[in-house]
Amino acid sequence: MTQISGAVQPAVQHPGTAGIAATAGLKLAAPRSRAEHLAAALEERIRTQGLEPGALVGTLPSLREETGYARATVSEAVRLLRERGVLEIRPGRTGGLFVAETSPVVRLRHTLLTVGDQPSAVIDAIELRDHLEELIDVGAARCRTDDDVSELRLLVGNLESSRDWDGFMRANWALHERIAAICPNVMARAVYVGTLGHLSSSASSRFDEDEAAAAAYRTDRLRVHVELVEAIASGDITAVGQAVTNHNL
Amino acid sequence: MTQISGAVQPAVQHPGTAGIAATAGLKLAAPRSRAEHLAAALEERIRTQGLEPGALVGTLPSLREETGYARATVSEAVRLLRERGVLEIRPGRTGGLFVAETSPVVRLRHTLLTVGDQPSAVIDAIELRDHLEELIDVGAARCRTDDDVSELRLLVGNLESSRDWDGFMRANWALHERIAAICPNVMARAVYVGTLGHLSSSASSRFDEDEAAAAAYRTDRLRVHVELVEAIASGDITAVGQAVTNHNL
DNA sequence: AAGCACAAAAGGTGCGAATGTTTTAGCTCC
DNA sequence: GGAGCTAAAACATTCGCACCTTTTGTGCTT
Repeated sequence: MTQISGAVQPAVQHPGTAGIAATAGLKLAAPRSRAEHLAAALEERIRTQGLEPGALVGTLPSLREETGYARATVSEAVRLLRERGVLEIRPGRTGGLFVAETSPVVRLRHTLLTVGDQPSAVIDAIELRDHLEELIDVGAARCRTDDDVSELRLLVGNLESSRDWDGFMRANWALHERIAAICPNVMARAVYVGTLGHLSSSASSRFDEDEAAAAAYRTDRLRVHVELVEAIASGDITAVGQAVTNHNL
Repeated sequence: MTQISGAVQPAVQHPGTAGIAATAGLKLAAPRSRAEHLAAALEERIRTQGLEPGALVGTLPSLREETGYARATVSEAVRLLRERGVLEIRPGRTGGLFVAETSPVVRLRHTLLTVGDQPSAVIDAIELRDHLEELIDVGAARCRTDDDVSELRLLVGNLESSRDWDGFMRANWALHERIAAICPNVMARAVYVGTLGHLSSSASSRFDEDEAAAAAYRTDRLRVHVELVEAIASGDITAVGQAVTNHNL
């Protein structure tokens, strides 16, 4: 059995975080808290022992005895791992901590944990969004209902009647979000919506002074979106592709 | 000021979850725990009052007084919101809870929380992956170094020399992951890698009996990947596009 | 032997207290 | 008047305890 913690003595450790770094025998770079430390240790145990999904990792009492940590601390570590999709918890007499089935969503979420909040992420998000536009819009064109089309035309109307720049961008956002809601691909939809809303900041200050240029830009954007919505309404995949190309210019 | 909880009486509520649903005056559908309830209420307060990033939402003591909840409970709610990227917490005398700057990664992570582990997610993930292939490979073609190309050719060699189906898929996976590592778009890379590894399960049982068909399939896949890697090596964007199209057939 | 009721075991939530860390306002001392 | 120190206010973590829900094994009853 892997030794999880250096706490040979049953954790007469003082509260607070000062004592953590001094705890001996840490293999990984020291996480900040005992709970994170324990979570990392459990994750490594699962990896190194190659436990299959569904295998029993332990129970709260067993981990509590093994580490000497308080119940709340162990529980916190387990909560972290459950949130990350690593563990599956079952209550009841035969319950305990089990290795979870990894779904693509969970994998994606976990991968995103490794992507820090780098500044380039905004630009990258916009590029990603533009690239997903086709997948989303084609999916929408395939699955749209008459009700969907009516609502899309309404939202295009909002786009046309919006007064200021902010209102225009909000209407634009609402339209694209509504289109995405039609697309049946939940993964693509989640990524797309998640990266929406960051296109507004990119072009907001380009037309600070030039009213005429701003109006021309808006007219053009409106035309592009009308074309896009009508292409989706028609269900013509080729037309959608063309409209997306025009949209992303 | 928005009333956050129905706890007019200072929470002489019993522990456990039974009493929660009975608490009066909930606007939203009842979240499971007090902490989640409070988190939802705070999120709604931020939305409805249109608080700007950087605005002060409150402090732990102020929320504690407002809700009557114990310190640990309020702290748990704040922890949830911080994890979701909604709040930014600053310690110190002038500290407190502030509305956070929302980065695209954080938004995406939060959006994915709403995507349950639906079975269709696997198929959706594969479709999403295929669609991202072009973005990833074009990015790789733009940024590749000579070292990258050498390693890619090595990995193609592994693909060729792999013996069984499992080994072939693993080599395939390693190759695509290495290509993705070249692409400079961190967001696209995270999504792509996160959805990788779920293509193997789709076609594994198609050639259970027919050895010749399996061999033909592998020869074809190998040819496609050689074409892809050479297109990336050449830096010819058009050739990459063609190779991706062939790859996704 | 079948069915049912109860108890045991496991996880979940909440509370209060204690202690540690971070940050800064405000005061003191040159 | 400026530099440095101090105390206060805020968040962070941990602990021990109490009570609750869920699940299931077990034994009793019929």
